[in-house]
Amino acid sequence: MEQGRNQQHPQQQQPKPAILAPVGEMKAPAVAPQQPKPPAPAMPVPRQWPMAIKPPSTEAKTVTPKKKKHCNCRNSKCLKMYCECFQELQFCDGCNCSNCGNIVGNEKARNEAMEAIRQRNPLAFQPKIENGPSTHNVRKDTSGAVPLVPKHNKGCHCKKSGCLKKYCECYQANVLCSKNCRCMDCKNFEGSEERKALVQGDYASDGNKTQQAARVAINGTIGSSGYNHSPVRRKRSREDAVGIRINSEGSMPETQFQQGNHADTSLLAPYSTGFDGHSAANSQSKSYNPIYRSPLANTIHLSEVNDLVTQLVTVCRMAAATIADNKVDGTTVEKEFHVNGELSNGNCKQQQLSEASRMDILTRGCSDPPNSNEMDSHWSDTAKDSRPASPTTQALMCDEQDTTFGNDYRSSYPSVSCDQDISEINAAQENLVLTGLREYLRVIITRGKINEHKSSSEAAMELDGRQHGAMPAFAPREVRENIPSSNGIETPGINQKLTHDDGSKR
DNA sequence: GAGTTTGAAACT
DNA sequence: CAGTTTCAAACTC
Repeated sequence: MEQGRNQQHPQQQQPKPAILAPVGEMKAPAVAPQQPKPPAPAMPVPRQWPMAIKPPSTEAKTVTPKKKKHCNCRNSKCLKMYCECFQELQFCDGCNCSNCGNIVGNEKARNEAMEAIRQRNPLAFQPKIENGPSTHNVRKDTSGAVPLVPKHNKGCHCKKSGCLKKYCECYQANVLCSKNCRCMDCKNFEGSEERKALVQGDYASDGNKTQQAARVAINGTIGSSGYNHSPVRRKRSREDAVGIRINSEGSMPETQFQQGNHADTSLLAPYSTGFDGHSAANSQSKSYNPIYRSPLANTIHLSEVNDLVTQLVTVCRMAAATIADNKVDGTTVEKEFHVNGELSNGNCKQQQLSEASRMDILTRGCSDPPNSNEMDSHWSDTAKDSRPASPTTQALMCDEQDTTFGNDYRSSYPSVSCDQDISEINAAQENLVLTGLREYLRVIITRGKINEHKSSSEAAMELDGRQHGAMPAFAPREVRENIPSSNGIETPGINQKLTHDDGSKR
């Protein structure tokens, strides 16, 4: 009867080190049961922490490194991968599991279970965290070789945790998310502010602070990206209460450009700038750390997005004005068009508000993005779900809410009343907007390719044993970013708009 | 400590 | 391969 609840009677046992299963069986067919061995320098190193990388959990901070985990399995008999002990090829020992089959003396069933799992996935028992060929995972200093950063073999698939909670296997193993991951809203990359905040929280050695930091890092920054619109919405009683909040900076969440697009951790992003192009660059100037970033990192900037939005709206209006100009007496149109804020039509007013806000963004630049409240107030009357959206989304919303720009102009320019004219205007607007958007997307794609290529080649170069200076020999930004235009991609309008105050194209 | 949330594993 | 269910750990209250 008392098959469950730890036949080991843990209470009566001295705490023992984890009992590791025969290690040599990793790829071999299940062999005859062996006596459990004392802890060996086994292959499956459970939850190993890369050298010099700080374990995220408070537990790991205060506990002897070899402390075994104690599972609490109830239904799996500890013979499935759900069980951490089993997963790590350890026998349960001192666990609180029920009906445990992962015990000495039950090797037959255990091996059968392992075999079944191996049949499904031969690599199932492979250590999840794979270190690079070098045993030294951390760059010693700026002159070191490219660190072979440990990474998760399978990668995580996190959706909500931002990969900053222990739900995330990568985070739990204290490795950065890599290209193996298919996570959403990932914030577990080098240079991530949220991750930094968490690390600092850990250093504060204050559990509450750590948790608070995690909450802030995750909740405060999960933007209107991926998950929010993901069709994969699991039923959650309080799902909506969680609310997806916009990044407090009101910027488009950078992770929008990272989802499903992880770069290899072992690659070094030339510039670790985040979306805003500030933070990570600063951090890198202090220490040259291994960086995993999307090839598009540092490619799309807030100001560019704002530029694009403004550009599209402007193009739209100009198209309408031009066409109307051709049809009607142009003077009225021009006049009306320049009376900013005078148009009384509701939709138009809304649009102008939006545009005014965007212009505001532009004038402030990315260093001072509008906060979400500000943005909310501007769009609050139309944002019925009160969920803030990225500037791009807002631009699209603006477009949709207007139904047709033509309607605006129908009222603004009474003389343009013919439906045919309106649809002409709409068609022209649509054409221009889509063209502009297409060009912009082309630029982004090209940049991504270039950055990716550059990253990999640079990483390869570094691997060849290079480095003299404290900083990597990455090409100057200007050089790197001039490439798109020299690549035969002509994006006159948008490209122009993508030129920044400092004159550098990004 | 109970209940909820989360994501891996298992299943279909 | 994608969607769903099961499971146990992590997390919240």
